[in-house]
Amino acid sequence: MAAPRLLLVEDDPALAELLEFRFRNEGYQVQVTPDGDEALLLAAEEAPDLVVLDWMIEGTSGIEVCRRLRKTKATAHVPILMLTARGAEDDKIRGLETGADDYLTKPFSPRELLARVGAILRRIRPALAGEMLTVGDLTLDATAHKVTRRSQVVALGPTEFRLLRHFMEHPGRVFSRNQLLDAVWGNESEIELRTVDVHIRRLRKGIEVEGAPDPVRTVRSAGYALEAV
Amino acid sequence: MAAPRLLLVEDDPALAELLEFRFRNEGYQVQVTPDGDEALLLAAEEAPDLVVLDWMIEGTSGIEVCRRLRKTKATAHVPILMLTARGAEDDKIRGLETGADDYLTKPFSPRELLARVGAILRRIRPALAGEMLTVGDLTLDATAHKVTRRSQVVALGPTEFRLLRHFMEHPGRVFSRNQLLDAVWGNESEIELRTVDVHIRRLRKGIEVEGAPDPVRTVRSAGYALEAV
DNA sequence: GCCAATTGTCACGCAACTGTCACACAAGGG
DNA sequence: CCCTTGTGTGACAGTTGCGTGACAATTGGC
Repeated sequence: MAAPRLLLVEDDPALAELLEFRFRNEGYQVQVTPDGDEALLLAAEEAPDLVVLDWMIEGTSGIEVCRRLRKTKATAHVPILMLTARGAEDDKIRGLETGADDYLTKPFSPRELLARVGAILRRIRPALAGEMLTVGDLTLDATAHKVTRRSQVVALGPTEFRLLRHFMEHPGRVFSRNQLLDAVWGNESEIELRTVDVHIRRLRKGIEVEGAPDPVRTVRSAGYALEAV
Repeated sequence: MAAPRLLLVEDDPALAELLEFRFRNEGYQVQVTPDGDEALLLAAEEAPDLVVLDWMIEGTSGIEVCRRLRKTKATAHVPILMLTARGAEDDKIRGLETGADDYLTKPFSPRELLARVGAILRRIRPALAGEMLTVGDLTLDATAHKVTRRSQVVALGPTEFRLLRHFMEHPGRVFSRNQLLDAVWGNESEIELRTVDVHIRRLRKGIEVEGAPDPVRTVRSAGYALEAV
């Protein structure tokens, strides 16, 4: 399956950056926002697997974010882990009553947070471990037949999917059209060489997202390669 | 067997609503009342499998409800889990003496409560705590042969049930028609591949409820997968 | 035995995908 | 600069794969 996707709601820039870094290193896809209202939007649009929510944030308060996440249909089931200040027992109580699934008291170690997040995700989605390929901002889950670019799912046809998988299994390497025909279409196919071009184009079109450069490199008179961007 | 039935006695509306929501999501049937006397009536009439009882409720006090539940023949053996305020050791002791089976100190996480309830049911009535699978808004009770979507029971034929169970045991994963035939029909079946399509359709039709998207994903030229929605 | 539910197949139609082409465009050599 | 070679692009018809409704055969309860 695709990498677990987190939404981190944290308005301390230093802490946010640190956590984002650690999470990414663990293979999560992370979105960060300091703002409660934006968090609600992101949660509804991106459907993250888990929300890490700081209690004290600007804009809409943590408790209100929590409540509204639960009330919105699209986000009603998202697990919420909240971060509270030390000793704020009241907040803790209200947080759990509002629907948070777990809490962590500051100061906490990133390691502990990672452990909690892992525990919650394992409980909610036991099948979070499929064979995953990652090249740059591209993620391909062979088991779930899903491709993700910059955290958003992209749609590919069957041939484009096989093509991309082959590229991702050998990132950076240049393949000639003949090699691609062998690998993707099968050894004894009688396909026109130029047909590869067309599918390369369809692949490019399929994985293009706003503001992301084309990771497919054309090597004139040699073939194509996938670059990590 | 039917889904486990809970009676929740809680007079804080917010907490009551939250817990009811969570319990239903786990496939329980829940009745809620803020009032002790009404709780006694409901317990006698509905014969729930377990009572979750807040200590501090309006009307008859928690301890009195507990005592009278035990005195009434119909409800003498119903397991009781009580919710106490932090540090009220006295209540805890008196509660257990009065016949409660377990207690939980506020603040508690909904997860913790769910875990306790599951534990009690497994201990008191092993048959009641069937293996439950949850994927998105779908809940499947293997032992009761019951499937719930968004808290409402849906009807499936035997084949559709096995099909759904197999999907729910591997959420997100794509299965080819052949794999599904092996897993759901048995290894040496001589069934047409396309027959799978028809049962997929029947499964889709079976689990469709108003306003909920289709969780069964078609992966062209590959097979089908169940998505957590 | 009878009725209702379930099951496996099939044929049809639509939507998505595929391979190919013609042409436009870019890159490099002389 | 022109010419050759190689690649991008849009369109198009043929093919494939899937959804759907219908139907007869089978099963299982009463």
